[in-house]
Amino acid sequence: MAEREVDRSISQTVKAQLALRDQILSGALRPGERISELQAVETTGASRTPVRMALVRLEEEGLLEAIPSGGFMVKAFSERDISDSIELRGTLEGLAARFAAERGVSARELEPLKECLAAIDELLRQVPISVDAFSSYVALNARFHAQLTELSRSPPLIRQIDRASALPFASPSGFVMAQSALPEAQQILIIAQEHHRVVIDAIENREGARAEAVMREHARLAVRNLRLALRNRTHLDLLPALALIKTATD
Amino acid sequence: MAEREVDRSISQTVKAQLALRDQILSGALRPGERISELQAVETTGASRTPVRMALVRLEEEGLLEAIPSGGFMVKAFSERDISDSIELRGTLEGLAARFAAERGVSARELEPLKECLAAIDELLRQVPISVDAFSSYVALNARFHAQLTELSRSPPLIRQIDRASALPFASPSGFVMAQSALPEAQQILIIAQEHHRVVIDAIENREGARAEAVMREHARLAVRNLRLALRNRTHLDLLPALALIKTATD
DNA sequence: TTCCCCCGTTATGTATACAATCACGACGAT
DNA sequence: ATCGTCGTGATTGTATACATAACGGGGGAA
Repeated sequence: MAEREVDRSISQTVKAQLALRDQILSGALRPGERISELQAVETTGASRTPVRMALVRLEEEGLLEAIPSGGFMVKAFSERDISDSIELRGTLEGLAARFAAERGVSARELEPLKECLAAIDELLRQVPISVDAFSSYVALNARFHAQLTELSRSPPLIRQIDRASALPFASPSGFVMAQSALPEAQQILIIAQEHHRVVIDAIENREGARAEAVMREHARLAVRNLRLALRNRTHLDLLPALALIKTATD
Repeated sequence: MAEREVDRSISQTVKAQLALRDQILSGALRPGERISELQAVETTGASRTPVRMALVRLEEEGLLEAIPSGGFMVKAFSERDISDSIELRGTLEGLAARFAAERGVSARELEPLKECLAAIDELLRQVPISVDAFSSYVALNARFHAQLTELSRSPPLIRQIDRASALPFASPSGFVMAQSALPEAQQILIIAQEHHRVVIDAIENREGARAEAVMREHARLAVRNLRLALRNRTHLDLLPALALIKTATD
């Protein structure tokens, strides 16, 4: 094993973690499948120690599950798990929005949020929206949510929201992609954008309850849309995170 | 190093994790202090590999923080962090209560909750409550909250609540101990018990909104009490988790 | 005296060797 | 023929050796 290629630009642990996460989310590793350390060593190029650290981190992240007799397997999720995760995230974001409103934020802090808002408005002007525009939307939407979370100025809450989003299907990109598969996509995105607008307004006017309520409604919309999208399974291959849903036939 | 004492009854990784957590929560390791792997190896009796795995787990758990240049340090929390964590937990438990109410639970599932309730009632009959009774209360209260969480039947939510409780000051034992230091302790516990009673009633009658509201109020009560307790710092040594609060003078 | 650079020490990151446990399969007995 | 048991192989858990990067101290020069 003399000619092991060692990439010294980043830590081996991080490299292994990213590589394994990719394999899981891309579906190369199926839900319920046991992950062999040796195999992971070969595919990631790191040695066993960093691979093990990466496995532990991915377990804490919620993508893997420890097997009692030893080792790890890819976690499998039900549709209910997914919709619960979205609602959970919405609840936490609602709390973040309330904190932001109650504690007050300066106009300067709201600036980046408003920029996101305007950029999304621009995208939504296209009818029908293109696939490329969807990618931009996904990125902008994620930025909006991340910045909103930051406004709470509460490190424990921010941390928790990050973890809730680690379940990838609960992330904005997850359900937005699902939405993109629907004919009603355009209408849905417009409603979501309205939510974004309202939450900013509520924070500006220090209306904590209203800010919280709209974020929860935002999540409920996403849940409804996910259900709809799961019903017309036609375009679900757009959603890589769905590799994690356990299928009945497997 | 021939005579290393190896305890084969439990995994070395778990042993190291428990030992380190103890050291952190007991204050043997101060907030902000860097944790030396070698030192941890000596105090825990495990070798470096399991110690490192334990450190990674404790980082994900939120007790440690990675240092950019390498290694880990004990995380330090502000009082605001603590009260936010309590409110965060209350919000999640509110969601759990709502799920339980909306999805319906059988009378049989509510049985253990009611047993807890009755046992706590019994304890509160003592006036004033003894120190021993407080320990029992802490345990019973923790059981009540854990069982309530389970009723949601939502694995992602249960997982998230567990993680929110991992911040130990957010755990019931944390603030209950803080409450115990106050003269108003008895009155506070009686109010908290009333909340417990109401949430069960709301779940039984499938009133999701009411179940959620009472759990959030429950958390707000805890936050108020924590603030009160922090003001009269006299008995705060009862609260080991407060070892994690960063002090101004350090 | 003070600042900077170089070197040594120390601690972390990584790789691998060793040990113990678990799973699977074959063989034998009932 | 089927069930139980023993053995072998593979895989994980643990320990340690090696490499590399950070920190601190000491010495020299301005």
